[in-house]
Amino acid sequence: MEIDLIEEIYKLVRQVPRGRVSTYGAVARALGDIIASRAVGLVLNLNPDPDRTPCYRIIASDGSVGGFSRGIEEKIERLRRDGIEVRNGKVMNFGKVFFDDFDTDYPLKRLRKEQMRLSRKVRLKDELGEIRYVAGFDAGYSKSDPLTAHGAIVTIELESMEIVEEMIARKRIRFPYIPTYLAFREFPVFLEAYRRIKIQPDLILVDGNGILHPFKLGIASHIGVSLDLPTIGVAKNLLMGEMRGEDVVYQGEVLGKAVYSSRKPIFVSPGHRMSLDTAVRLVRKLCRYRIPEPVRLAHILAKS
DNA sequence: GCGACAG
DNA sequence: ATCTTGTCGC
Repeated sequence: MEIDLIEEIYKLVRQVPRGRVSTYGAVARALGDIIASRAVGLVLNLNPDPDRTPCYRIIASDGSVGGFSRGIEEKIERLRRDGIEVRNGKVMNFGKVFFDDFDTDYPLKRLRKEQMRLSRKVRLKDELGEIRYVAGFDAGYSKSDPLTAHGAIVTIELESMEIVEEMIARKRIRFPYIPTYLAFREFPVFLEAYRRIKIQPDLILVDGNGILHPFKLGIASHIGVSLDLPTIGVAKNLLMGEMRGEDVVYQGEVLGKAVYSSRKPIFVSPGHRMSLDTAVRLVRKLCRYRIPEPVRLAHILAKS
């Protein structure tokens, strides 16, 4: 069963008693990683039942009330009805009413361990047969329905660069975007689309990173190891690491390379069954524009 | 207010 | 990621 982190967040929020408040960061720590604090806010913004899940009791860590989809005034009013005093947008006696005693099994820590386990299976020597079909994967979302992911796979023939197959899948999202946990959000919809394609790709390019990840398991590696297929990660922005010329270095290791197929670079890292140099060579070959064709076409399809 | 961390 | 017409420049 896939993890429903959105429900985990609501369950934590329901633990905050009347007359107490907690913070986005405290809920994130109870999930297992402070990096999820912004995601907590975004999920609470989508709270379908504010009467059952008192998200107004979650405020910013500086004691200011933070946002509320029905207006900040309504949030302050609800806090006052709980007996919380608010002055100038700040909760009074914040230290006294702050709740942090969550009952939790730290789901994100479990997922982090899963990443570490899978990262040991990543192989970075070239294990490619003849490459004829190259697939690209990307996911898209819409503001009007942010809880549905549209996963697109477009497969092209490398030699002709012609599209040979397109597939789109839709799936309910139960995991917010959290930096370094992207695969837990998008892998399910990838799999949904992948299961339906008829032409077996020899290589998959993924919108996101490969080993250019704090635990060397970005979404491209996650997909590669899970399917034992050659994969490459292609990111439009840098997640981590520092530039040394065109190398992206993290903790003394070159994990990725900036590829300048246009003015603004993309950041390429091997996902699985591939060396960095081979990943870069293949990406260059696939670039008609800034983004390599299979990913660019998948991006367009995911938005349609 | 700034900085900022794939999508 | 999403909200988004037309316009300018290479």
